[in-house]
Amino acid sequence: MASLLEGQARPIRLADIAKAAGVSHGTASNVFSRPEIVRAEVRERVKAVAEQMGYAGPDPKGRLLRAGKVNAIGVATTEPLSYFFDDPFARVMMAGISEACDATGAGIALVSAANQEKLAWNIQSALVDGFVLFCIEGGSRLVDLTRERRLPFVALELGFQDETVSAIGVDNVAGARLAARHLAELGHRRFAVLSLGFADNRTGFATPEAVRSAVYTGTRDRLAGYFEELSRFGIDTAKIPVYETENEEKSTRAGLEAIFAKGEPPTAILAMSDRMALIAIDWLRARGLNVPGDVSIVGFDGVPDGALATPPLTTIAQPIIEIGRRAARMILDHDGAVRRETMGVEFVVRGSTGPAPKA
Amino acid sequence: MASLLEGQARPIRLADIAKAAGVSHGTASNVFSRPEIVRAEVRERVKAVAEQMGYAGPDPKGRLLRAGKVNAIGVATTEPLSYFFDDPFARVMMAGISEACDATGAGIALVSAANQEKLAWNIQSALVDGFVLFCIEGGSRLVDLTRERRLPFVALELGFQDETVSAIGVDNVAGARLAARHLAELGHRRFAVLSLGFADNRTGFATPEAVRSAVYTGTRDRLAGYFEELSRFGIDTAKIPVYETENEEKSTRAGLEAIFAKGEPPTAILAMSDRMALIAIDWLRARGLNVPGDVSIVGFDGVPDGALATPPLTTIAQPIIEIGRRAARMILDHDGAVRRETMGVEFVVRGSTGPAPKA
DNA sequence: CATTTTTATTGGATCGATTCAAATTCCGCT
DNA sequence: AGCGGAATTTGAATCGATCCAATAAAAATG
Repeated sequence: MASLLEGQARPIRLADIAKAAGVSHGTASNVFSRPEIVRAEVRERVKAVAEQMGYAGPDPKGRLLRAGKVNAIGVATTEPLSYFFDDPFARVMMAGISEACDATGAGIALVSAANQEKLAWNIQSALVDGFVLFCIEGGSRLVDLTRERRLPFVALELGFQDETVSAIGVDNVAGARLAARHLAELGHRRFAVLSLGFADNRTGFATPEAVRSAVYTGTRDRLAGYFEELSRFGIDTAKIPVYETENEEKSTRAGLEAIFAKGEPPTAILAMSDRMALIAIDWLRARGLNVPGDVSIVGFDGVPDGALATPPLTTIAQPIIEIGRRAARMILDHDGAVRRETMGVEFVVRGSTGPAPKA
Repeated sequence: MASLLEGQARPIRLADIAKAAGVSHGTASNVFSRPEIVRAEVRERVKAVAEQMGYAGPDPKGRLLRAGKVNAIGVATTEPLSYFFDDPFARVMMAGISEACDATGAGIALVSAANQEKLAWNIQSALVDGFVLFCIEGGSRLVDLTRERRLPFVALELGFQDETVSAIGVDNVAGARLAARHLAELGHRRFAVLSLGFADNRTGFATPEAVRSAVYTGTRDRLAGYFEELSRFGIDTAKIPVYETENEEKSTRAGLEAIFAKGEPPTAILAMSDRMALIAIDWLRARGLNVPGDVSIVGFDGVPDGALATPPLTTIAQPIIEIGRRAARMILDHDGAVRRETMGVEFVVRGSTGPAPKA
């Protein structure tokens, strides 16, 4: 038999063992994928040959092409890959996605890329059945890129209006109002807002025009929620400084500097993310200001870190895990329909908010 | 032309647009993969046809089979998928892996499965060029399963002897000695050890025989390191209780109960993981015992949470990030060789250790 | 204008499996 | 022995691309 001509550089294919065992490809294939339909004797012979030739089992690359389905979902973002393991929000979301995938035995492929071209390529070439998109930043670009793949996808935290895209989000207006009302009821009258972007690549105080022409409607809605509620308490929202950050350390600190450099410092800060809120707590304490004694802060998101901070963060909690689960399931049992889900938020009062100072 | 018979359920293939554009499939392929070698005029025509027919671009499934390389590495464990996002150790490791993958543009596929058969299937069918194995538990099974794929793989935290497997680990003996010496020098004489498993699925006090016949040599080495050093201080190591846990909440607490139920309680605990050490701190404080006043604790691993605990954890820090990076690179630029790397550890003194109580 | 070079295009072979209709073998029964 | 139906096995077709040797067309050279 032609089985001892070793030194073969190429790995063994199913066809090789079929030949060696003297059966057709079809039968050989069945031995591995539906062993029950092949006669025991033949089955054992083929398996023995496979074993002896060092066959690694049917190559998934080949199987994939025929089967069409990868049985994995891609999770994509414009941030570097480590974002999935570093960022608290992403981590909780991933836990939800993991749960849904575990339940059906699907895999997870992480897709990301610092630079633009690589991102495009990575999305084009990802071996997945669909995508979950983290649209924290540059969301529209990510959506455009993904749409080209013509695979099902869901956008998360998608801050912009596009009814043709499946998305899961939260009720931003309602959440924001809850936060604002809480602070107003505590007697606060001087506010500042740490805002997410209204459009890409911008930081600094947001002008009314910038707000009006917002690309990211999520940001716009949160601000609208804050303002609506504060107006009801007779507060002049036109005077409230709104600082757009990139939701990271540097620009958030810059925002705080700018806000507190102004005439009358705020006694309450509305932060559109827990990340910014946590940075703010840190910044304020370093400045000798007491939280919540001098300044109260409400975050947005409900990441677990918030509960561990000192003081623990009052926040508008999204059902992050549940969003992750649903997103994954939407891809896993995709039916071709465009779905838009809006989840409720929960108001969590902890230690970072208190009555307005007397002064 | 045959372009308006809509209602086509099947997605468009490259061959379809080649036909529609009146070129060979070879040329059509070039338009997408090496546009520079096809005449501008033809290129534009084909692209236009593709656009107009709604072609999603070359399907990676097809490309993959031809190319042979997936350009992704699989990261596998026997824990559920969420482990990668929950566990502090795993997260730091993943950050290292991410870094290396980002640098070369490779993707990451997460592979896991609660139950045994699914794990086997998931490993067999993962579309990857190689694996990084988290051998926290059931490591030998994971290695066996992966070996069948005949793809390159590296075992991490592999606690067992098998020189035929590429692995990256740390100098367990040296690390353990550092921890033990530190405590002995602080005057401690009564010790207890919170141990990782010596074999699968076992908890409870470890017998000398269990230690001698250890499957996991990592565990054995750490214990050996502890004992060697303590012996040098004239401590009778035979009397030290060694409790095997599953490195999680329940069995660790059970271990502590058992240890403190014995006659003379220890004044120092050597934990083989930060996870157990952190749980121990929590358990002790809940019991009204002061750390390090009444009991000192040294962990092992050096996860970031340790620094944030109260008191901050004294520990033997592994270069986790670096291990992750190296593991990924080992797969990414694999040369067929079996590599075994042993990394050094760093002793980090923080607040969970202090002088032995006077009593 | 004939000849060599260069540049584009073609179409068959290949990657490694699975599927399915058709052909064959096996069995029990009269 | 002959027959029908069930159990197996076969081998061609398919999945969707890329590669490459051969060919054709265009451009450069003598």
